[in-house]
Amino acid sequence: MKFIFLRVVEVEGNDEAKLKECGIRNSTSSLSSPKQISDPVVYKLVRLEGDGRIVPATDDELMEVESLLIDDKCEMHIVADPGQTVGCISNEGSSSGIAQLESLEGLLQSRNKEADPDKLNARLEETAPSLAPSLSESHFNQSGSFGECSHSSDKLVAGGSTLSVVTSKPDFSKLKGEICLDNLSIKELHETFKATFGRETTVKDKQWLKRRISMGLTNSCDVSVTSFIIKDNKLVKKGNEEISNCMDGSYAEDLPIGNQKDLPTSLVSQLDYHQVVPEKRLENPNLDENSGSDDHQTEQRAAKRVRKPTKRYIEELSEVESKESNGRLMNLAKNPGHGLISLKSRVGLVRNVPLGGRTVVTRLDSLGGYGIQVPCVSRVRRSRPRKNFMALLKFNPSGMGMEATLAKKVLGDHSFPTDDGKESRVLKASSTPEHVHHQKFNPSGMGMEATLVKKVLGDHSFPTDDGKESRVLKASSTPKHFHHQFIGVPEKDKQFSVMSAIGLGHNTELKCINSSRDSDDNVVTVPTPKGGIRRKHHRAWTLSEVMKLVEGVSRYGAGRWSEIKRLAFASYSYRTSVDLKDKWRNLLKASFAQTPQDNGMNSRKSTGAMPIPAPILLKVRELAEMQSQVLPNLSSTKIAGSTRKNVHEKRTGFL
DNA sequence: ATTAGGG
DNA sequence: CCCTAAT
Repeated sequence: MKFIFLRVVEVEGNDEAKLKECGIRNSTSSLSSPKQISDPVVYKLVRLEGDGRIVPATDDELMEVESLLIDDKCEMHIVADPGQTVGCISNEGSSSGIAQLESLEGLLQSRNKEADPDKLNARLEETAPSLAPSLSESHFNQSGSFGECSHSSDKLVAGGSTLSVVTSKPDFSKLKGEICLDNLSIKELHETFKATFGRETTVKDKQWLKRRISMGLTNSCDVSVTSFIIKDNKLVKKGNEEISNCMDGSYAEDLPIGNQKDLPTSLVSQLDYHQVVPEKRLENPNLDENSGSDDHQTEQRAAKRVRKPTKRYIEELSEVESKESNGRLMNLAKNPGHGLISLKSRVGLVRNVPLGGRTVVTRLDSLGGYGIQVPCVSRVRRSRPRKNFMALLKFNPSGMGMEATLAKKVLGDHSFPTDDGKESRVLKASSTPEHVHHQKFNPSGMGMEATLVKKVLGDHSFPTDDGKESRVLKASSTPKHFHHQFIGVPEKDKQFSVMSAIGLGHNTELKCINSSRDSDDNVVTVPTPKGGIRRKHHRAWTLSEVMKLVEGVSRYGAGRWSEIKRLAFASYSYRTSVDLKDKWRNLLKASFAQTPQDNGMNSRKSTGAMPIPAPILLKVRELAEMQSQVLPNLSSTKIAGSTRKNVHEKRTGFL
């Protein structure tokens, strides 16, 4: 079984044929794309069939290969012979010449995770004589660089500076508050997974889970304010410089990083060639093929033929991506210099690949740090599509916010926008962010109006979709903030908003929106049977959020919630300062309740609630104690207030 | 406008 | 989470 990482370059017409004729059957040769369009670099894992065909690897295989590449026990080196190029590499299109040789190649000769490294190595040198020379150091830059931050689930931490993928065993100083995913049981991993992604998973592969989790954590963290970092499956605290370095540098696959001659080389092979879209497999990427195949084990047992990733798999990837896109935007704003790079290489993932009349959407997956391209449902916001839209409603001077409110209430608090002509008209007119922006400054006293409405309706039924928005109403937003919101929102959302607005008045549209909302996972509308029609949206705290919170408290001190909100949770539109406070309260409670002696409570406590990893709880307690004891030498005035509080908390916690 | 604390 | 009182 041979696997190859293809470097997917450009999509053109009949690549398949070209590929074959380029001699792909020679498993040890690599091809260089005639047309080299080096951004964004996409790698795709394929399986090399006996007859020379290239078949997209299934995700199972992907996992396998991943573990091969990553597993500590499997240190497979390919001796690099820098400075040499390989004859069999067709370099015709590689404008950059030797130094820029774009193809790096290697083989994976085993499908067994426990493969003996030495044997593997040996086999490689037998079977792949031209392999070693083909590994010029210039490639290693690349192979190293596409293991970006999320890859730190293994070794790669400092982006461009640490390129070792397979070897090097960092000596981890046992830092406080670290999370060692390795020590978690499957069940715990599942819980952590849920905490991280807010969703259950049935996958039972430890490695996969760990990688997913660490990836999710890393990606969802706002690096600029978070000092946690995943390292070798451990969550450790890091200096901020390293983090930003990681985020910024690691994506820069196009940046020359300098020679890495002496670095061990990973068993990654790249093969420049035009993207070959797997025949039938990707044709309908956004439909689940069969709903029962979610079970990971079943999948692995099933024939490993051409199988597209499962729906769940795809969604998870999409989710990670959408999550991280927010943070990345933020990052971009903060570090314009580097941001561009990361944006380029990581955001521009989705590509439309026209093929035989169909359009196939693919994306780069950062699985395990290796870019793998998988088909992807363009995540058309299954959830709460109209965050902006509601904002529009509320800030429209015409007072239609009220109308929408009423309508919504009447319709059972589920129906969305009314078919109010005025509404759609206005919205159509304001289809661009600029317009919207402008409109909300209309001095019509809208905020007051809305507030009144809310009061009238019982102070609970206001249709705000999102806690923040409603608060904004009360507290009259700041212009800057809103502007930022619109900028920060992915294009998709904008469009969706506009579309929704335009679609108003059509029952079909309405239905559509409603269903998409009801089926949504996080907007929980709870129509209280008795008294009123209130609804509640409980957004489960994800692990990364908790981490951020802890981080924020450690930085700014407990009690300075608005600060923490602003600085650490800027990208989370929900989560008000009050939320943070509440959460912290809970955390304190949990930390003090649990820590004393790992009571039976802990194990039995597998309620639906998110299990906060012990390390974090420890950290919480530490902070609580610290901040309650240590006199604030730093900024004297403000911390004093929080000190008092923490003393109190601590006491209650212990007694 | 924010924060603490109760429900 | 929501609300209110107190700063």
